[in-house]
Amino acid sequence: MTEERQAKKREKILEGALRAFLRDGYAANMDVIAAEGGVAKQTVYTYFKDKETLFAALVDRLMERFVLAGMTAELMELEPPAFFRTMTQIALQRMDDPEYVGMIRMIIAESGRFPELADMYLTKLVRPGIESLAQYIRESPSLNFSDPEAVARIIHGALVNFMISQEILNGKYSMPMGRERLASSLLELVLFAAEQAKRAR
Amino acid sequence: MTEERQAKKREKILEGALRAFLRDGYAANMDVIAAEGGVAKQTVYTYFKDKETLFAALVDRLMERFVLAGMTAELMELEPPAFFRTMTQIALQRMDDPEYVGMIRMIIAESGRFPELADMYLTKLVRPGIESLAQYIRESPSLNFSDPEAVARIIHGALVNFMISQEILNGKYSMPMGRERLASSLLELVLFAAEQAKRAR
DNA sequence: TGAAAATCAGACTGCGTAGTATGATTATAC
DNA sequence: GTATAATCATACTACGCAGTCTGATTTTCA
Repeated sequence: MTEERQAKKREKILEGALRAFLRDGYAANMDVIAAEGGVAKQTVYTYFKDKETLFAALVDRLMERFVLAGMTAELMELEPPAFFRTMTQIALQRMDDPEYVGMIRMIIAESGRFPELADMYLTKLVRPGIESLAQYIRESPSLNFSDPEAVARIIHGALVNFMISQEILNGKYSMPMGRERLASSLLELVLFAAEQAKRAR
Repeated sequence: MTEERQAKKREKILEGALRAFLRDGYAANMDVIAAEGGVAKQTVYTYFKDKETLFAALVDRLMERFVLAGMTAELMELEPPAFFRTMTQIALQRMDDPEYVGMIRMIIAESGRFPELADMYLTKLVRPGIESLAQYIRESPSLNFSDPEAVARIIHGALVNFMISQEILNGKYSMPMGRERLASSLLELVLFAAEQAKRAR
């Protein structure tokens, strides 16, 4: 049997799991997962030991997909205004991806049952993002904040929480706010503060 | 039968529910909930129609507890440095309350199954907090940001997300950062930016 | 004290579902 | 073209759990 064939089956299973878990969380039904993947239930169990393993594999794979979508080299070379504008826009665009949003919800929801996933999320996605951001701040002559990493966390937190309240908690209906408003104010906050920090030296 | 007696029973049930739901999420077992409350299972069902009702009642009550713990009048009268320092500290102190942290996790986790709870959280806790903050910014002569509400959301988001990553996702172990660092940088960011904004006029 | 209401313990029902077993069907490879 | 391995459909097992029922015990209050 071809490895390729195995890979295809595995892929179909994960596709079914993706849809079901995204819709129903960890409570998703294994029969349904198999059906959505167009695959026999038994086959699911030949590729994955049990539900936990499948869930972990799925979230893992989902995270992998978003690892690269971070800080590129060319981004890091922009001047602060363009850099923050671009970075913010990229971060906020993720709000439109139901798979990204669903992944975040699942990680938070199951952080009790699957602490390794929460850990992986922080290690693979959050930390690198914050570190790149902090590094950019640190190395920008025009931005001299006293604690670049803390500033990076503030920026990151503001963006992530905006997504959580707007998309996960449905704030886009009950307390909507355009992304541009958030983005502009964030830009204003950071650049003005940087300007003043420079002056204060 | 005394109303008071009913109230006591109801209270015991909710105490059991609190512990069980906080530990196991909505997956908590009704037998266990009754046992933890020191109450017969049947009694639970005389006070609450079903599990959903009980869960909603519990989260509702939990939110009620944190509604008042917001912006007090005297806080609003402080000058910006003291105001932000105090406000930030109050917000970050909630991280030490497992009931607060657990409530947030449950609301996010069950926002699919219980959208009304997510809505209530935004309406009763988040919006008032952001509005008070925005109002303070708007009415402070020394703070003239172009969009006070957006700035309020940024500050609020940074604080909430710090709690989520540190406490819910266990970042306090894998990527720890002291609250004072976050608080100081937030203060620096806001005050410096405000200073510059004033100058820019 | 005694009748009515509330609570109790615990058994029971019904259902959903994770995981397994089976025997038939299809694809792979030599 | 045949043997081998993979996949399929489906039935079955075992178990956990929400919600109900019952009959005994306790509390309330007149």
